Amino acid sequence: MSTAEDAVTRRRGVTLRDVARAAGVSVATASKALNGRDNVHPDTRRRVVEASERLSFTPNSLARAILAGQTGTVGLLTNDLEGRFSLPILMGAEDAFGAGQMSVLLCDAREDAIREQYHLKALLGRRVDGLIVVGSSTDPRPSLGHALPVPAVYAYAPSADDTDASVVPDNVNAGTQATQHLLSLGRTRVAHITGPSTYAAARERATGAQKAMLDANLELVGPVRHGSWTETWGRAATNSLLGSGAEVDAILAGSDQIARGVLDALRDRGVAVPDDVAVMGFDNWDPMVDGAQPMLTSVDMNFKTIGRRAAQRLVDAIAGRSTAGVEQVECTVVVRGSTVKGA
Amino acid sequence: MSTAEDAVTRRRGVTLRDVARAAGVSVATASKALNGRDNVHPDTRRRVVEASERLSFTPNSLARAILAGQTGTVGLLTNDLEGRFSLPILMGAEDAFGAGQMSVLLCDAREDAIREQYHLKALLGRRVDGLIVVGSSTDPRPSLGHALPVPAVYAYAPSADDTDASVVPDNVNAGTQATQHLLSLGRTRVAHITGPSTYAAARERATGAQKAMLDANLELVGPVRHGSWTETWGRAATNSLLGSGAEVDAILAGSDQIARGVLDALRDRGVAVPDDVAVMGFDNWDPMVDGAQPMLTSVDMNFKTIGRRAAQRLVDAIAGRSTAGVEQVECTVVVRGSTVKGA
DNA sequence: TATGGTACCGAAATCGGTTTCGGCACGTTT
DNA sequence: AAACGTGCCGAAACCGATTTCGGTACCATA
Repeated sequence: MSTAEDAVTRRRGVTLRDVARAAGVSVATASKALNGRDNVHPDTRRRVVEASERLSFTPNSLARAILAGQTGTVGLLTNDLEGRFSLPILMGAEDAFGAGQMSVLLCDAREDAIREQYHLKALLGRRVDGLIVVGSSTDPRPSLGHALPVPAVYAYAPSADDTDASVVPDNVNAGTQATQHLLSLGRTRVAHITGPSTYAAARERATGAQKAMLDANLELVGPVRHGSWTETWGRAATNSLLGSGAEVDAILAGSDQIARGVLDALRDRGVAVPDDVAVMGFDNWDPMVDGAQPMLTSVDMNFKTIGRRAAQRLVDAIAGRSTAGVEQVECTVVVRGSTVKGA
Repeated sequence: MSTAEDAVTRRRGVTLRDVARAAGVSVATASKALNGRDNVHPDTRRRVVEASERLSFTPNSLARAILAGQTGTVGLLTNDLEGRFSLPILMGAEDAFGAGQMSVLLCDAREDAIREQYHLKALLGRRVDGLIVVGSSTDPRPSLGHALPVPAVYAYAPSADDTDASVVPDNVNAGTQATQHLLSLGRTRVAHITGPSTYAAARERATGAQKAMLDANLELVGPVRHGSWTETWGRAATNSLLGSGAEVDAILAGSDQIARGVLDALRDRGVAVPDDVAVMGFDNWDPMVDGAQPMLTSVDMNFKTIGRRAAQRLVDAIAGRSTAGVEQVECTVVVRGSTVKGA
């Protein structure tokens, strides 16, 4: 008895050995009893379970993992924890894994290849069963290679190697869907103000928008206006657009922040939204869309779904059902007052 | 030779045994060679290191951990991954730990006590060396108790048990500092529009503001206006404030979002900022403050520092240097155009 | 040549579990 | 009464690393 109680004070926590001793059985039997194995007498099992609870025994997963060769942990290697894209993806993944028994080891490489290698090494040393790599933009990123001892899934930023598994938002289609929403409202003179052309997301959404216009035998008003992902740029671009005398009845902004700037500039110029000009953005970022006046129609890129899908594919890959290739997650247009009055 | 190469295909990765065999030494010697222990001949060491690199050996930290009784991992138990407070804290912690060798196991309990217990159990099973518990608001939260086998530090939301270790923002002082900034600009008629009175953060900042006014032999204009943490509330409250005929030369908003609403309403009413009325918020949330027109003066609560401090205290506690009690992290006033013209 | 000292190496124990396999005890069949 | 089957339990091997401790080889000294 006393030995069992001593275990607590003995720093090193309660072990199976302590439980076995307290129950008067061998460690082998204790193990079988607690794991529901066969060939254990009900009475014996009860004694063991009771002892385990009395000592509040927590099995050491490390010991189990070292035997099984599986740790039940995955590494999540992000490059942009700060940005607001990593987080929902992280949540989706944590969500999908949490339902099972997977735990998530988090690392932030902060866009630094050295740090990434360092963290990768640490994660592999901890024998993670798999890896999710989250990029900071939708531009392809270098592959970690195929020499990894565990499967990897790339989220948001696809791997440059398309035999890797990647899960990304479908930005082209997002651009198309957004534009089609505007067209469905009878708008025909659509301008597009968006982020830097160095961002794949900006280019792809623009491509999707142009495609939708072409399909309707129309064209965007003026060139696509590339700038920064900021309200300031939204304001500036809108002023320059309207100042040039262009006639528009809709402005498609490349992000919610840009859209806020657009709304701001339109209000300053006395243009009514959505009556004169409809406005919409991308990201469906709560604080931005809800605070806008009128509330902002936006395209939700479903980041959480990206995280969930990445997690699911990783779990499949760990189970031996690997799937290569890029998977695109579809977006959702969320209609609000800036395109449909009173919506 | 062939046996070493086989290890790779043998699923289970390369082990120290493989390295030892490849180098023609025993595992004991291999271990000593790789860990820089004494009594290893330089030539032998070289052979081992070379073999280790050739086989790209990654030591299994689990095996090491099971011996040492320390895993080099900490659990980060958050309740509000979605909110924008958890993230910077997380980053700060990840940052502080990453510098050492600590890895972070992330769990999101989503404000659910059952899930929290579940995750706690999982983390303890993984033998984390310590815990950081992040709350979703600054209101005290129930302690995990003192029966834990590892130290815990509470961040953002302090533990209700003040013999636990907590790191929180100093909201009272933040309210004071903000108000003093306004007073230092010669403003005397300050109104305060903030979030729900159910939030400790809202109450404490208000207390700090009132204290600063009292110290200057002044009083806030009207009662503290509690509402939601939204732009909409900021607009509504501002309109009601000015509509009541109250004369103000400064509005202290409880958050950047509320401040944006305040700015919006003021512009609609033709009130010049900062000439007629100075405006400031809390949180110093980049997309909000930079997009505002004029740019918004705000109080940075230094969440990253909170995360870093929590991590440091946890590391200390793990090393046996426990420190109980609540530690308050000071804020920083960031001055921009909404209070000082051209700043 | 015998002895002492030193440098280096390896067998074995250890950590905390899981699993295999051998064995004991008891009950049933012929 | 002997042979057999079955249910239950425990000794021991194992996973991959670390560390202790005993031993070997070699050189220097008496």
